[in-house]
Amino acid sequence: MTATPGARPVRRYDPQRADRIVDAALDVIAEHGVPNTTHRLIAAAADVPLGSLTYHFTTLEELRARAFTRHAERMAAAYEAHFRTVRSADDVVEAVTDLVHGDAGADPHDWAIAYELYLAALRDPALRTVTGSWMRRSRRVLERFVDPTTARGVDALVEGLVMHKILSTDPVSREQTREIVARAVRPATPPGTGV
Amino acid sequence: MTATPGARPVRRYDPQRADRIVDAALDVIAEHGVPNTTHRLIAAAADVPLGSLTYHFTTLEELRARAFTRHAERMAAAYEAHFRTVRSADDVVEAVTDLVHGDAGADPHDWAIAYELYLAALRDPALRTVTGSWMRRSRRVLERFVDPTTARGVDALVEGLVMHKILSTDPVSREQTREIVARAVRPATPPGTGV
DNA sequence: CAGTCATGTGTACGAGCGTACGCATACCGG
DNA sequence: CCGGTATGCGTACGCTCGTACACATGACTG
Repeated sequence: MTATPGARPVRRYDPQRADRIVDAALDVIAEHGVPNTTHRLIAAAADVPLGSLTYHFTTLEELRARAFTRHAERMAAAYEAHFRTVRSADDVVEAVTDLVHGDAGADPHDWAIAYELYLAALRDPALRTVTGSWMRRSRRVLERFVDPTTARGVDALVEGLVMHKILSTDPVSREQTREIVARAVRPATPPGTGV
Repeated sequence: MTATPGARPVRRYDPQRADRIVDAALDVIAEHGVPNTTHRLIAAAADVPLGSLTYHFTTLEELRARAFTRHAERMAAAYEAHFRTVRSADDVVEAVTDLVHGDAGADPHDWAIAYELYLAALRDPALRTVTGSWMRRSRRVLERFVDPTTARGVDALVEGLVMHKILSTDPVSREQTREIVARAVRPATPPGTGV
């Protein structure tokens, strides 16, 4: 009977601990923001002792980077999955509208982390590669349905709409969003077409 | 001979000091980000002693809020000024393109502060009023030329385009931006018009 | 089944932080 | 001309942070 006292089960052997710590770090970033993301808060969130963090990750900066990388990976995967059922350019409008209004698997929690990442990447070139590959992936998805320039525009539009949605006091209706998106998706005036 | 030593001119009587501190705070936020914006850094940037900050601003949080408020005010004013010469909806496309590509008085420095503000506002409702009134002002400017829904879309688009422009490794060309903006500005398919 | 060593844990330390506060200074109303 | 007081200044305090490190433990190899 080695596990007698009600104190602690002596949590030894925890192979996925590093993973759990990374997820906990994401939770803390989402809830408290990068400035308040400390070793101690993360440790509490992951329910591991403080020393465990410095054991698995040499520095806090490294841990943050891993967390952001994982989040970007997940977001990109969700993005791709969301567009897997889309067939025509018309469906794109609806799919993008879903995206903005949180009906595609990404909630405010996720977007908060995303914006924390953006801001961090503004000053850390290493993180720039993370945001870069994420943006490239999402653009590539859109390019299956629309031309590259339109893809860029729609991608940026989503970013802006979500940000405004989160910050705005008077929110945009789904109807409005659909109309805005439709305008962006509609192909450019093709030089020789029409007349 | 009271001002003998070459050490310091005994900088007494500095009526605009509070103002200067706020501007210094903005510089520090832009360069180092909110997490690293400390009393000591700001004091050094403003070339005032540390104690001067706590004298003029009871708390660091208050100083940050004042700085953000001033910045939002300036950005909104610049926005309005930039559109003062615009006459038709066609000019809007060019004006917005200028905005995105930094030819309208707002440089990466300014945008960095803006995004710091956005993120801070995400967690501080008090700052939400600052971002809210800023967004409202910019939208109202656009509404002089386009319908409200379009204004919302363009406003969000600018946000997203600038962010992508700052973070992206392969930048968007001015040409591309103009095309994207043009698509957003073009009025929606009017349901009952034309016939 | 015994020894090794990767893994897990608690504590301590130096640095930098926000803020408080006592003293110095010069402007200003009388 | 002189005191009162708003303003300017330097320093110190308590706290939290990231990180280091000595010790404990149990899974795995041979």
